[in-house]
Amino acid sequence: MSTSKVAANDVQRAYHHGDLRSALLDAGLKALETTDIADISLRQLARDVGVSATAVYRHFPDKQALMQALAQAGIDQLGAYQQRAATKAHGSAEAFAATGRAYVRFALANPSLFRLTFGQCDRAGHSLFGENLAAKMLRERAARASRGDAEAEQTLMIQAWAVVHGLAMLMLDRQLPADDALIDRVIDARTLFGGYALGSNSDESP
Amino acid sequence: MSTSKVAANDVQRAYHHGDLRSALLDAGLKALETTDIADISLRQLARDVGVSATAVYRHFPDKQALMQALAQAGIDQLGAYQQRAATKAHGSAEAFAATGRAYVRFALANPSLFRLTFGQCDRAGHSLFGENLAAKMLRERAARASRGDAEAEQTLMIQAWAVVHGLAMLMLDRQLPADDALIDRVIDARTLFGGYALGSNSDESP
DNA sequence: CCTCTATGTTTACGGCATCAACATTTAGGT
DNA sequence: ACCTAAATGTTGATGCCGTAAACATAGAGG
Repeated sequence: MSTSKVAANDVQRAYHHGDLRSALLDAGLKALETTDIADISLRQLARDVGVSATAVYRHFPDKQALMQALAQAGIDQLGAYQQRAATKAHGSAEAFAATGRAYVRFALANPSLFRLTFGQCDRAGHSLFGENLAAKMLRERAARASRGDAEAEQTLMIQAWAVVHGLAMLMLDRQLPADDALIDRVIDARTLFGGYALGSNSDESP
Repeated sequence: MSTSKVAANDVQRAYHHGDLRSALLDAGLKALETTDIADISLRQLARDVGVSATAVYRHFPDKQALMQALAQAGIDQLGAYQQRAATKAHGSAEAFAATGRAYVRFALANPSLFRLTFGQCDRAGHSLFGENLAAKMLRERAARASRGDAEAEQTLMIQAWAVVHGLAMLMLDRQLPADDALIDRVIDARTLFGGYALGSNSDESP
């Protein structure tokens, strides 16, 4: 739950909501759990929260701004999810593969939110994801796997990201079965890139 | 241009259009060149073609059906584009990599159409892409690279598809720069999967 | 206590997908 | 050649949507 200024026992609707902005974001995240991204409507969110349609505009300049805020929440959740997965794994190569599998599983568990996350750019058209936790781990791991060669490093990083992102999208779009075992098989430290990117230069043995 | 039953010199609008279905699809494809997928409207297409808004419903049960028809056109175009790329390449490993690069370049050249293609499923929720030309080449090539082991074959095929699809989506969504040289670097027969999937078992030398 | 600002509300506009009822044109059977 | 039925278009209406303008209220700071 997000913060709310209204007392817990205050039942009837006050003229002022208390923390409408947070309430709208909560409602948005909840709606994204069950609703296709194109079917999210400001009016419905307002109804859910018990407020008039145009009240939204006191907190967001337009729908796009609300969606962008939801996308940011999605990025944060994804990062936390990956972090947890990495922590449970043993060894850095396994941890890296674990973040990849977590990326795909998060997408499958939160389809609309995941799509929103990667469909939104800031007003200048720049990625919201770039400074994400997972993005940082990705860069760090790629650097380790390709000491010295900066271009090879970038290439490996992008290949790794592309595999997990592609797998996630193809499963979300039903081009591939959303099969849990398949995720493990495709994102496997021992076989992906012939073990090159993940295993070769790492700090532990297979 | 698609077929049209109206005489070429017949200028004024007849009550019957002649071949409204094809005209709508043409207009849809043209609109997708410049318009975001969410901003395509039946009414606008009808206006473009010079027909009333509801005339569309004589040829498509609903908007979704029209979009699906456009998606099928996108699949066909993508397949043809990849086919041409493969033909120009020398050697089967290079040809395979060429289809991958073509996949990404097609996506960048036709963003809305590409998205539509992979966002649409048939009424039963099955992929429209499965029987595509490129999909077949992909299967065939993966089979060659992993003689015998059926599971490894499937894994390789999916990894290859995921890399190109992921790269395409990340570039479309501005998560990565839509850089032509970068595409070549990421999809390279000599480095991708450590050369395993593409070069090892192939029928020509590097 | 009084006013200013933040926050909500009502009303209204134009656009959308879609439905129902009506009009025209074309095709097929006699 | 006619007459009818099916195919194809049109008009009009419904109920959504995002958003703008004008108005209302509540709470904060002087």
